[in-house]
Amino acid sequence: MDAKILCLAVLSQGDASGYEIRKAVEDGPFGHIQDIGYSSIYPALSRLLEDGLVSVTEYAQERRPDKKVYRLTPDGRMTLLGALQEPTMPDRTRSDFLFRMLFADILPPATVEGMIDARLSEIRHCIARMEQRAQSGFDSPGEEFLNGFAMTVQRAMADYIEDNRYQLVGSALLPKRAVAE
Amino acid sequence: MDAKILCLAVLSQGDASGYEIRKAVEDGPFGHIQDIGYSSIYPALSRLLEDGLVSVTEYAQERRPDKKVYRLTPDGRMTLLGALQEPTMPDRTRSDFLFRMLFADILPPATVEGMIDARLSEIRHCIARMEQRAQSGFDSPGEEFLNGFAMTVQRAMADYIEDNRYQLVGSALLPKRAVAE
DNA sequence: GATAATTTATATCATTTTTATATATTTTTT
DNA sequence: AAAAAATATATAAAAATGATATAAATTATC
Repeated sequence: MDAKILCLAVLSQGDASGYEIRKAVEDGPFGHIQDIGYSSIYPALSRLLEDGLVSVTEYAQERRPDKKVYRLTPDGRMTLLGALQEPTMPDRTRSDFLFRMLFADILPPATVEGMIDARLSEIRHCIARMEQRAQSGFDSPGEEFLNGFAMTVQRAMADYIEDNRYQLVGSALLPKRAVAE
Repeated sequence: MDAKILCLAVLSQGDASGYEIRKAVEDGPFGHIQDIGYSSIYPALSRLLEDGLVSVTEYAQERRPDKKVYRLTPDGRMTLLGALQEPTMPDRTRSDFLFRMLFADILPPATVEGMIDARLSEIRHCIARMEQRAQSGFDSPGEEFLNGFAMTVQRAMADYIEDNRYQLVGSALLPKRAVAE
């Protein structure tokens, strides 16, 4: 259900092929808050086509699979608009990193250190991308809001990790409970 | 694969039934970063049992389904420890709320307002729960780290939304482009 | 005190999503 | 010149999710 709406959302900003939808989600503003793979996109597009929510034009290409460019129909636009007004489900985060940090005291300190550094550089990379995007301007107020939101949150994350990592790695270096010696 | 590791993780903190695993994830520290439903838990437990990573004791209960309490085996504990040291996948957020905010300029202002208020109260509720937990102390340094992390991040979110909501609702109240009149 | 709602407890089914794989050419990087 | 990445669609198998079924005890509300 979600993959279909996400496809409609991307198509609302312009015609695209399945491949281009993927790219748009990955490195466009949707990327921060949604994920999608080809194996969700292609079935979703087939279904949307069946339901008359998108139309398709095939461009024959030499020695490549035909490029199928999809376009939102009026019905599709209405469906999207309707879906956007349905009540939202609570946000959720899935973090392998934090999951592991919960067990920091039973993991090798070097492993914990490595994970923290990896996560920090991931966050910094992400922030850099958003700063760049901020300079090229936004297509909508929502995009600007989202970019600012993500930057703020990511910075808060990085700061917290930097300020509190000693709690974790310190805990791994020392025995959990004082042992009489 | 993930549901199994999550079950092992919960069981590493004490024996539990499927039902109790669900509860532990939902309102324990895992809740911030993982989700799991019964339809993932029960198959996962069956599989873990097959693989010898957990053992089970059935407690017959009058007029209720037997309660099956699962316990980590030494093999299970090693598997968990191994899984925790595997490289982490990038964190990801799925936000219905932010997705809708991307389209704030084409949604009715009242709808946008409502969504923002709903999200803010959700966040505040979440922060309150974490503050409470902070007072009752933590079982591990990881838990304390995670709780602090989540509080910091949620506060940053709430602050950003409060400070910037006018960008969205303002944009919905006024026409996107100045129209000559 | 009676009724309604929630909690306890397990489980399956249908749908959706994800991960991995297949194929094949062009463009870019090294 | 060779290797890697981008372009482009698609499917199969595995896993996760949401909905539903069942049933009684406990708690909350009127």
